[in-house]
Amino acid sequence: MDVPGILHADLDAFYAAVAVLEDPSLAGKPVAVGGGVVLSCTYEAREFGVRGGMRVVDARARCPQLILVDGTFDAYTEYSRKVFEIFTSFTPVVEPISIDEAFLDVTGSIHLFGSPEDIARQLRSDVREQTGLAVSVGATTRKFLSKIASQVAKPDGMIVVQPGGETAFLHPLPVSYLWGVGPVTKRKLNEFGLETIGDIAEISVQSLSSMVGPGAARHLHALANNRDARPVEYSREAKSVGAQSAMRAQRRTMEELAPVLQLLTDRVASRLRKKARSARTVTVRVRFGDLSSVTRSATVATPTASTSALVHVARKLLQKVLDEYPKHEITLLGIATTGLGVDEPIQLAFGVDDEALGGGTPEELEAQALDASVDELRRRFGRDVITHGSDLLSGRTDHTDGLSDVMTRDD
DNA sequence: TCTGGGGTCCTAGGACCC
DNA sequence: TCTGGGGTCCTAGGACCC
Repeated sequence: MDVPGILHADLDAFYAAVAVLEDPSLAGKPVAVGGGVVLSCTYEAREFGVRGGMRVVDARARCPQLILVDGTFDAYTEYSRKVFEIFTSFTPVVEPISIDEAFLDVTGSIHLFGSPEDIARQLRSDVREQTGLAVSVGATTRKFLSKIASQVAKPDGMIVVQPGGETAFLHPLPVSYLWGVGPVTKRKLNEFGLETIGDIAEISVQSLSSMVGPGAARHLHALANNRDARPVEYSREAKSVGAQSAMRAQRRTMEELAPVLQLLTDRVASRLRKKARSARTVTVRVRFGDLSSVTRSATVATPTASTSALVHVARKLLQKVLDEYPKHEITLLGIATTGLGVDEPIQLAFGVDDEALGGGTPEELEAQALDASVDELRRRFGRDVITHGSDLLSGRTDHTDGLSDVMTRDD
């Protein structure tokens, strides 16, 4: 490729920026979005050392005048939608990474909109004008390199690395800029004296392999030498769907945990149905007081998106964990589903006509109705049915034994 | 420094089949 | 019946990313 046609576009401090747009009086102030932890914060807050992922109490210690605002997920979704609309006005080849980040392949758009550099500039200005948000852009010949370039360009900047200039840009950067180098790998590399990406590029894969293992070694060595053939993919199906809920450290019984498991499973099943997918493998994860965690999984023969079927499997797995770790305090319960297949769309909404449920015996219909999502129940009852797994444990709802009680309570 | 929720990918061992 | 090789599927854990 002879043009830097792969763009990585990344909105700056997205949640915090939206909060400021929604309340202009916050402009120029240190603002953080989050509850227990900081999800996002303005650059004014970062000057005080506040960072995403930090506990709110720690953030306040560093910045007493920090303004904390609640997240408004609807607003994020709306802004994100607008931004992605702008992305797709430049190229159909857009690969979303998250709500605020995407790769764009603009090599096919050059004859329409000019060089990648021109496109990046126009894209940044369109996003700014139409949404008020700042987006940083990296433009290079490789996916991973564009991602790095956009990070270096932040805040509110763009970096274009022309073909031939990749090594000069890449090699002086610290190893932690590489995709796949987290705290553990960084520590290992540093212990062997590897500080920059150039250091990784120069040593052999064999040496690297003895530090981080063969898989990571091949991966990191390739990236450090600017090898990354991955194309921008514009339609990727999710490979797993999960939900989890943290809780105060405490020994808990199956009776206490069952409603939480039910809620989480219902959330997962409902999202599966919304995507018209079904799952074969159910994984239950439990985190203990010492932050260690275990998973237990099981695979069923037939893919399913039914809450009751998934709960049935999940309960057995949870029981297994409770039996194996009878004394541990539990701080998190999670469920994930993998082995996703594509489903025929199913209508299992609570309250719809029996015909829409696909018919069957009264028992079957009831079982299907019980698979209605919490969303559906909310819609139907117009009440705050359940908000969070921890509510169940703290007794803030009178919900005690799974979904059926929710229905009887409010009916 | 271990606090939240939603994900991806990799490794490794065991069971099972041919 | 055992030994060898190859492949697939399942389970469990770990590192990393946003």
